[in-house]
Amino acid sequence: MKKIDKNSPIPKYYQLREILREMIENEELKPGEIISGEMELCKFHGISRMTVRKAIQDLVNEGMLYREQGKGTFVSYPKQKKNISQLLSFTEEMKSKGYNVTNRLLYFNKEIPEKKISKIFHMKKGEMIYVIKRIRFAGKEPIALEISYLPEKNFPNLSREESEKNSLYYLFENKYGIKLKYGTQTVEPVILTPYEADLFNVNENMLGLLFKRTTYSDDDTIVEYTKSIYRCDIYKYEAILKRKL
Amino acid sequence: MKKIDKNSPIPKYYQLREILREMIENEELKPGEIISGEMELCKFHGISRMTVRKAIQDLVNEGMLYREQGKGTFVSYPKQKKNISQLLSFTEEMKSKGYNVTNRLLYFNKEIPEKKISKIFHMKKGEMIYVIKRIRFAGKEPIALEISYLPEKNFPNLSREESEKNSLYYLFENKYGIKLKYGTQTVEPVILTPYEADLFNVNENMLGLLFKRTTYSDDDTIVEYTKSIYRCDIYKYEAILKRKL
DNA sequence: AAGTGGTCTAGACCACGGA
DNA sequence: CCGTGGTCTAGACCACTTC
Repeated sequence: MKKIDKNSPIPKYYQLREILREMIENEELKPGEIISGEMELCKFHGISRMTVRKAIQDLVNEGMLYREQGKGTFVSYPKQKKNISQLLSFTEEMKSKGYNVTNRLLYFNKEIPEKKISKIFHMKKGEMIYVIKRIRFAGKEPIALEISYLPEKNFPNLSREESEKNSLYYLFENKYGIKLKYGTQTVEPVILTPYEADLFNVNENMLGLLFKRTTYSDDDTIVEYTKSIYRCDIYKYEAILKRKL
Repeated sequence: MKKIDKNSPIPKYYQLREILREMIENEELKPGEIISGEMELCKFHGISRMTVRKAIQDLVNEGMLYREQGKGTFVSYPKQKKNISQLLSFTEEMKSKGYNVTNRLLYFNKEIPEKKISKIFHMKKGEMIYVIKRIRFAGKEPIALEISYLPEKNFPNLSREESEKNSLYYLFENKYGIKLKYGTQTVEPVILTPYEADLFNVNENMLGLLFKRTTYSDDDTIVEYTKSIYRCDIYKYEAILKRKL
């Protein structure tokens, strides 16, 4: 096991958490396997028990580990390890499932928002919005058609190229320094329009799922509103739900 | 504010957490409002800071509170307070939205499972399964049609009456002492059959959402498998997604 | 009896935000 | 500057599981 760096400005519990996370993801620690006891980790890294517990507790909350009193701490089985309804971008979600993500940009424009959109963002008159329409591929298969709305004031000089190449979440968090906090999402069934069916190369009258997502940043402002239509013959929407405390 | 009982066998952090939770639910603490600082709570209850932090941290993880460094700890707005993808029964979910829940039992039988079902539960030959079909109402509106499968061995002597009156989750946790841990759920769009449309009093060819849920107990055995068809003209499926750590 | 995780104490120093 | 939360230490006792 890697050792934590005591001189690093990165918190010790954070370092230990990421070391453990990496070991689980690399299967150095296998599902169902017991991990070192708390005292052992204390001695090995030369840190106190509360710090070790904080690292472990974080991973338990995420669903990567589970604890049994008197027995020990164990690695969760894959089913439970997956996103307990984490806010993930399309790119992140598909990568976590092992797909390579590409996009085809259909539309990119800075425009005056429709009423419905300006209401969602609480926009003032004269403020503009970016509208980005993309087909999203996992491997070679088109999976979803997405329309994203981004207020101009949050994204000065957003370029066509950036929005095509990168995950928007990547841009938010890296180029624009926006910390994402949470999102709300609704799901509705729809019948694919001939246009959509054609984009997906499926028969007309196929069904799809329409997701509407609003994403909020750390300071509770709305960063993005996205409507996505997913085909449901090859994409399955799955959620993992945890029982209350 | 209530004081914690130092002589109680209930952990102090647990008592404090439930006191705070109650104050938030009763709106003694309102959304956006700041709560007492950590030191203040320490002195008031005569407990140490780590204990106070544990109580607060639990509520932050649930989404009831949020913290801002240097400022304080605040009550979340309702949107964020709601189920961060918690595993809730139909009854619990609808009650949390303020509806009164009733059921109409359409079918109740102990039978030999279909192959598909016996595979899901890893059942041996000869084991039987309860099949329960119910229409579920929120107020006076029929919202969903549910078929639940429960292995007989986990639920000896389950009666028709029980399954009609109670939430199944209530039976699991109270009558049968089964601790629910988590569930996995998939969502698919469907076209309502004439039979379903009739039950819901809607036009034919309306769309609906099909949820398939598998619920697991503390010891990772499968407690229940349920297929639910929700009408989507009045029911909206909404999820709240938290960004990773 | 030894080892595990669960709870708890009483301190400490730090980074951040607001007056 | 002071109060906030964020991190961290070095102990302690307990309940539970395994041997």
